[in-house]
Amino acid sequence: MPVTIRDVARASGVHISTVSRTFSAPHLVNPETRVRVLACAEDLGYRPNRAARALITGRTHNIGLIIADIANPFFPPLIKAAESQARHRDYHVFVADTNEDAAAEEELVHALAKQVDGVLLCSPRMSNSLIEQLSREVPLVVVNRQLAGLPCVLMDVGQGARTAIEHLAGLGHRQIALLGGPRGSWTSREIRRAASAAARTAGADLTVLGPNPPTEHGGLAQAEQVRRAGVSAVLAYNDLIAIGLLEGLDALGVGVPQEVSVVGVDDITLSRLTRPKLTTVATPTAAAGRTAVDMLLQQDTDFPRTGRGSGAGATVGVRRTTAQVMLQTELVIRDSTAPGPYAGRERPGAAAVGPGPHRRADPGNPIVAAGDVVAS
Amino acid sequence: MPVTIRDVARASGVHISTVSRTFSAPHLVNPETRVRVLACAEDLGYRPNRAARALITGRTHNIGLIIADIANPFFPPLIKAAESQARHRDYHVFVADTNEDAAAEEELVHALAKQVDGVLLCSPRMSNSLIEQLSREVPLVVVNRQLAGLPCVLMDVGQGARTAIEHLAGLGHRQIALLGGPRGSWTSREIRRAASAAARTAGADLTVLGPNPPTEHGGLAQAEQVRRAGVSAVLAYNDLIAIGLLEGLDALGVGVPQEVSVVGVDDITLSRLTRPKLTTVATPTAAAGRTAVDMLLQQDTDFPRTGRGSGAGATVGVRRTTAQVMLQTELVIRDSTAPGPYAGRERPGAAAVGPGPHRRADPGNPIVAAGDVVAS
DNA sequence: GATCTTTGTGCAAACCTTTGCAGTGAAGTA
DNA sequence: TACTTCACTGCAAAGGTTTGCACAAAGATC
Repeated sequence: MPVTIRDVARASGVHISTVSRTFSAPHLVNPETRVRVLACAEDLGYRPNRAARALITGRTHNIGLIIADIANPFFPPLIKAAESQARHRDYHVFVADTNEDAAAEEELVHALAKQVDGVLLCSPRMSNSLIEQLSREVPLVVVNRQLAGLPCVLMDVGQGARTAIEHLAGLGHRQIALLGGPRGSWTSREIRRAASAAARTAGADLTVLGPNPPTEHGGLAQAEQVRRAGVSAVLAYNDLIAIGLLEGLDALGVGVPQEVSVVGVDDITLSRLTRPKLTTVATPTAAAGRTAVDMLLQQDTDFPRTGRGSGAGATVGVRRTTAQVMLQTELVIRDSTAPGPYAGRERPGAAAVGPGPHRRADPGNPIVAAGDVVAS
Repeated sequence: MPVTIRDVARASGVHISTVSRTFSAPHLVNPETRVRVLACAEDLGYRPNRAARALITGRTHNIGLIIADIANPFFPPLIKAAESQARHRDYHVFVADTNEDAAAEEELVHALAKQVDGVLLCSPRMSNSLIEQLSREVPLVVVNRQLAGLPCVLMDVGQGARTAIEHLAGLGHRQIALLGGPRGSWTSREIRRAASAAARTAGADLTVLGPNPPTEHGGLAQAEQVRRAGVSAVLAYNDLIAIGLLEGLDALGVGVPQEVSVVGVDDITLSRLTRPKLTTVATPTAAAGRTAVDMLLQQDTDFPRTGRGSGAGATVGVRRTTAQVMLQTELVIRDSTAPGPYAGRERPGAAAVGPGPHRRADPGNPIVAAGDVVAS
């Protein structure tokens, strides 16, 4: 029942190889023949069988997208952008959800390896060494994690955290809490590192609470701790935690931003819809998805997996692109931050407050991703 | 470099067919041989090549999931559940986003057809006839759309809308607006139909505003209209519209729920996080994803696409399952609804208000999906 | 002890496509 | 005219797996 290259060949009176070439190398076939073949193919509703093609070429034209938690609102924009970008390049995308489980990640990479030309690993929880090992099995691009020797797409949350802390310090907050993210998260470590440094510089104290699951519950559960810590401002690992905290503080009768200022990270859609609207560090998730796909596909054309026709002069050994891309973040100031106890007073060693390059008042729009790529 | 069945055969001293059987029909091979082969396979890190397998069996063990908009928070839980269910059954999932575009839907079904064993069409915007036509090309299960002769997974939004209207009428609202959804949406028609009927029964007036895009902007843009319509309550096509409306009304200085009550549909996570928390009709999206995958796979085992070994007595013609499943919805009452102008007064022909079977006060948890399947 | 089952394994074709090589005829060159 | 070049097309092998059939050895039946 399914129509194959053979049917088209018969219908148009040529050999199957000519039909094949009509699709995979049109310049090799006589224009007249080509139009005839194409007409027949159209007529019969022929679509090339990608499995058969994959079998011989070694390239599936599929990529895998491994996500910690699809339901986490941080990821859908990334998935959407990646899928769209892949499709533009005639690739299809397998999406798999690991439920934040490292073992599932490994299993999925294995399962997908034979079926895809490459895998995007988003916010992986695996160990570095395991990731490196897996990268020998299938081309990998890692998002939100830095690994030497592997192509990575990173968002500069360090810069974001620094800007956020400066923002808070500038508002007169000196006791600040950081609600950390899950164990094993590169982003979390990065935020912590940058926030500590920035706090030190600004002459503020930073209390770290966590690790926390990257969900509203994570933030909700810490509300009590935050109150007890006696801080006037909080930076959260992500918006979900921040929003959970908003909830929790509200339940405790703690006013935001009057008594406590809260800053999130990610700028998920939701953060514009809470009351108060959340001040947050916007991460360019869509751009990350696009960039990651581009890097994966680029790598694939640079160093194709050996099909039958891979040239004799091909480089042996593990040659591969290891470009790392760092995407800029931006602080989006909304309504969850306000002047703190030391507002107006001189701070030890701190410069005057002013809108820095990465600080922006909320224009009410998603951030524009164009031009925010910085190769490192 | 990639290890094949042939390598395993050589290593374990058997013919490749025996290795093949070890994986695809273990009962046909001697237990001793089997363990030896499995050991070798494990050693060498053998993974069957699914493309090759697909080529001969005709089954890819992949399914396609076509989604109107991945970034719409209604869908991620569905995607997640579908992917998880599929994986349990050893299937992988292609996810594709159509941007609410009917033409893209069609193109995607075609593109995926040869590569999957079936496609889940979620909230399609295509015409019924086109869907039917496509279903002859590849097994289809449709979510959120009713088509005679095709397997469908539906959520009983009609029931939900009715309950919502009764809830509002019971609170003393007689002037109610309905913010409709996008053109071509089965759900939207269903809600409208049921809401109209319920309003009539309850002696309330229903003003329909729309169609609207299913986003917050859709709701935001209608805030002015809602105020002008002079209604005291609004039922929105979905939570995003409802939340946009909340925003818009707030900006206009209209108090929710004091002046206007608002009810949404879907119970997306977000709806628990707005201020006021949104009263909404919870739809079992995760259950829908699971069920749809089950139906697709069931259909596939019942009427397999002809591989080589499909029996001689196979039924010819378009035999297929056409079961339609209707999943229950529930009204979750939160803080965006309050007594209206006619509260306490007798309503024409209305029964006393009481918690009906599908009405529930918010326990603060995601709804439990078990047991809510009702075959029709 | 001869025949019939049963169990386990090997053989080879088939799935659909790509691609190196060879062959054809026509056009261009000497 | 004889030779080379060129554009196009056909041939057949290859890719990794499944599976109907044949075959062998062991066990069961009489």
